Amino acid sequence: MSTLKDKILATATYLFHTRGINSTGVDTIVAVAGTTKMTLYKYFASKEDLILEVLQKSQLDFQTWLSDKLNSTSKKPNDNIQQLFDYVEEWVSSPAFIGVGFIKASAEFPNEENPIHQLSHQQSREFRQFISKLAKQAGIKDADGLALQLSLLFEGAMQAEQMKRGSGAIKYAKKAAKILIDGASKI
Amino acid sequence: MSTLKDKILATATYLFHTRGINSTGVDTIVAVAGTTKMTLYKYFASKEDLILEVLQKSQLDFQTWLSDKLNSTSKKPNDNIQQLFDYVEEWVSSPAFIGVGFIKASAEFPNEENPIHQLSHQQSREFRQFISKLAKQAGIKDADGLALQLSLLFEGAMQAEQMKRGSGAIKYAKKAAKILIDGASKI
DNA sequence: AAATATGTATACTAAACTGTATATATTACA
DNA sequence: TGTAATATATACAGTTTAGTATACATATTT
Repeated sequence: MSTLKDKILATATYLFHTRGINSTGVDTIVAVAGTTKMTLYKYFASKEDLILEVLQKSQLDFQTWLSDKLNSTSKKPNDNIQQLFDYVEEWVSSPAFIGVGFIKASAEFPNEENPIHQLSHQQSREFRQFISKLAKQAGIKDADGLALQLSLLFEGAMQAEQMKRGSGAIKYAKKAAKILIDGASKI
Repeated sequence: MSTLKDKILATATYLFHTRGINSTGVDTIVAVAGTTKMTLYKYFASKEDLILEVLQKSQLDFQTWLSDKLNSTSKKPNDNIQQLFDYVEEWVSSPAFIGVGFIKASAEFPNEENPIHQLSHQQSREFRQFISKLAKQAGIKDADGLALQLSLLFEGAMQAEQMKRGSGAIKYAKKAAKILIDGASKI
């Protein structure tokens, strides 16, 4: 519908990642988006609301892109878990990559009662469950255990990449993932 | 010397971790520490200065504790790399654990030109080099590669633990670390 | 006892923050 | 053309922020 709401969402996403969430005021967001506060508050009830929508959209976009990638490769579904980090690398290496929302948000809102923290936590769990599903499809016995290990590698690599763009951490995460997957497959 | 400076540092460390750095004002810090702003600004030139000192002290405390632990076990130094995650688990499981400073700080200050971000990045590099040293002592050929992988596991596990206390992520990181170390030892 | 260092109390400035009120302009549709 | 929805412009309220100025109290040391 309104392209203005999307513009605000995209601008907020970018600014939150490059300057931090708490360090980005709504005045800055509307100025960069080329609109006014009145319009922003017509689409979002509060700044917290805007943050929550930014997080939701970011994760949905990534998950959709990733699922499409995995489904498009028409090979046996067993390979999906092996290809996971290949696609993560592709995503991280693209110029559009600016970080993982739920990792940053959980750091800025550490209080476990905070809605933003809770959404971040939920997204982190959902991504782990997604990996677990891939592991189960590949016939891995301890799918949940492997998924947790791989999610640690993922979050660690994202953390490293956010600290320094082009760190190359994802390449080592990929190698480590292969070793862990092969190890879990032999049980 | 001054116990007041230490009190301010300890209070700021706690509040930064539990409420976030940007969300914690100097007024709150001095109120909780039981002193006044005039005193805080006698010991720290600015809030940024205070943040930098908090980060430095936190990392120094951890590294000192970890080195002492590793040195106290008088076995062959080859075992140190194997024991690393045992001690990390011990550290994370202690009630005093509130998170890893440089992980949180780098998320709150994403700009690579920011002094706080730069210090965080440096501390992350130093810890990775510390792991690499342990790997070299154990005679591992690709010590730097293994160190990077283990640091990803470490940061991922800390991230998970910060998101939810008692997540148990460190146990899976430990298992994954063992697999990766064994794999790297056979080359 | 006098001088010095250290901490407290409190008020202040100047800026930034979220969110709102009000009036005006623009666009779409009937 | 007239009506309704949407966006803008601008000013404002009320709070919080980092940092400073000033005056006073306390304690240690010479």
